[in-house]
Amino acid sequence: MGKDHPSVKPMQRAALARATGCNLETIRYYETVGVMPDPPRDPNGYRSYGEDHVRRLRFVMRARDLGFSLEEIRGLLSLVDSHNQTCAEVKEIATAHLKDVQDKIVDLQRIERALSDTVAQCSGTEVPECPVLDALLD
Amino acid sequence: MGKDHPSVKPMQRAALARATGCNLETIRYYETVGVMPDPPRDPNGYRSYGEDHVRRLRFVMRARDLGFSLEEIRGLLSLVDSHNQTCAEVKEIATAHLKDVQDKIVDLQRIERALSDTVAQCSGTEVPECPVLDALLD
DNA sequence: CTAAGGTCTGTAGCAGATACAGGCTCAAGG
DNA sequence: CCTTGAGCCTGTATCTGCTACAGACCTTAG
Repeated sequence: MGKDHPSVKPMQRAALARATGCNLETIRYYETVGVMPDPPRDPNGYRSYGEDHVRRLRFVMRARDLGFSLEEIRGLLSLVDSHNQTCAEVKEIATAHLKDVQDKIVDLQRIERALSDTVAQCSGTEVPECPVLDALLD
Repeated sequence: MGKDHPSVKPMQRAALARATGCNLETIRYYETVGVMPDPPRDPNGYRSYGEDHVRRLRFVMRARDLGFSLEEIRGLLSLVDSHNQTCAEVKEIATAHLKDVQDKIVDLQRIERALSDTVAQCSGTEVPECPVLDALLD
């Protein structure tokens, strides 16, 4: 007993990586691009993380899973950090991102149709004529 | 009359860019990454393109529009250039790419659902509570 | 004491462009 | 003839989102 209360057990970078499933090097990268804070250092210079860092990194990773850019994540985090964010502000970012995702889906579906239509015409045999190349070559 | 027959009217880089809609710098980039050939040069060192280059660049651009990577495009082009490609070989590349596209669509649809479900719960008002952040924060 | 492992920093690499700096060359106008 | 501006040349930097590696520390176990 007698631990400082900011966090239960401080951990090093590898421990944070294990706790979150994040790549070790990515943690340092997130620090340099400003989505993770510069953590306190042990006397030897080693980074010392606590539970708050675990939560922060999980936030970032979930947002990345949802396809938010690091830029968008910085925006979300600055709202969170300011402690006076409103639902409206967050919704604006999320809605804009949702539209990007929907646009990408439409693009890919267009590609998917074009590609599957073309591939469907392929004989798949040893002949040199190929509908895919025909489509690309004019 | 009296032009050389390899191409009707040789053009410079900007003319090729205009003819295809490709960005000027991208043409040089495609040269360095090997999807466009090193073109013949005028005595002053200027690149000199013909109709075959227009066709080649259009091929590359259409393939990019369909989401083929430059690596895949190099594969397709080497088949075209070898003049003994078979429909089966081309179909293999295109089918693999089609699967990538379909996988990406599934991923994005999963993201789209998660995101739109969450955003739908937002009040969008001046309150600090936001379902988007709740979802990201645990 | 030594060896193995962790951590530190800076830096290079990937895709796929895009842009810009600094130097040539070329064509037209005065 | 000379200047001016446009176009071309090359190499290099930038962007996003990581990932990885080299070389130098530090720490811990045997």
